[in-house]
Amino acid sequence: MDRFVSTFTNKIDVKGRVSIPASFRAVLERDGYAGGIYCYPSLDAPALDCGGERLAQKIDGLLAGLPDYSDERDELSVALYGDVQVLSIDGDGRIVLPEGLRTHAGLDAAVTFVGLGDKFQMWEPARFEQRRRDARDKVQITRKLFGAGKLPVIVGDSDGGSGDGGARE
Amino acid sequence: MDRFVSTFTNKIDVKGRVSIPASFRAVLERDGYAGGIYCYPSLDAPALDCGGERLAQKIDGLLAGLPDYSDERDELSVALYGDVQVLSIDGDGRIVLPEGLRTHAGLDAAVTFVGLGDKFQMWEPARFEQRRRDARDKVQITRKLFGAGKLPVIVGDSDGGSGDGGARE
DNA sequence: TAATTTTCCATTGACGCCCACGTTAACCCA
DNA sequence: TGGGTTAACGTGGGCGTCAATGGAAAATTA
Repeated sequence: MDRFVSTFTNKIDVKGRVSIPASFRAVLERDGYAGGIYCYPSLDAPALDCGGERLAQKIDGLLAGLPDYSDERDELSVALYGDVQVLSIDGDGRIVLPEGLRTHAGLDAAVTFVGLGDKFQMWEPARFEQRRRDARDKVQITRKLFGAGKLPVIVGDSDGGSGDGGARE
Repeated sequence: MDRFVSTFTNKIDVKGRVSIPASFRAVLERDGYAGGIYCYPSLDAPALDCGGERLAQKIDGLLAGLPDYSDERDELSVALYGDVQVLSIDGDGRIVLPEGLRTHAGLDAAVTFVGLGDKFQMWEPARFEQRRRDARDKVQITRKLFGAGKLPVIVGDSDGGSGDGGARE
């Protein structure tokens, strides 16, 4: 497994810690784990985008194309790096959420982790439910476009048939 | 870690001292620490650009590309070197901000350190907030770069019907 | 000597690290 | 196939270390 898939919901404890789903951690480690995850506010949603080295390199890659010390680069750098925080993962696979990020996503008592392939998002559970409901409609459209009924996405889930799969964490 | 990443905010005390974030210090040491950091007013922002040896060499590299004694080179030299200060780091990882630099960046009670890869910037916290908001408004640009905004996302929910998966609690 | 800067020391609060518990899912064997 | 066992994960809490900060002492300059 080398992609973030499925969704999980974990609690935030009194110290502000949250466990990262074990399967996500596995992906991060294979991704060249450098001691922490990269995390920034999602641009179009009350959520946080997170990823490992691959995500960081993506950002660097964007800047690499621009000449050093150009105004353009400086501006873009701030835009891209400015929001990014590196959250270190402790021995038990947990991170602590800084105040700024928490408020952006409205995180309070729990976090829903949503796998998005090469990155994942962190949502306030209720908001994610809402969002998912809204999206259900759009799925119909997507399905039509891809050809009916397959929902290909799911493929990555290894325990496929076992009844209802999903959270086998 | 060998690059400046993440953002931190530290206080300026009555003597004008500020702690440099520990992780930045670690980068500086690896970068061939020469007793101080290079620091100069950002050309296009009310902030300060800072870095270690690597930054200094990069500046040299830019000048090397220009013919000696050309007007262009002289101008650039002044622009780049003219305002550069070398700030020494004390035993506790702190620097003292000279008056000139402080006024350029409007630094008063606290400093926000913004990691930009091979250098970092120092901002007055409120101004940086402002800047970040502005950058966020240019969503189209950033979105295009990150490839966000598609929202195929939700489809990935593998446990289809089974309640909502995850949250075993 | 007065003023300013630099070095050294003390405090405290956050963070990383460790362990212990309960629950759940996977595994094994009858 | 079902029940018992085992391992893995999420969760809570305690403790030690280190970074950030404030202040005092020493040193440098005017």
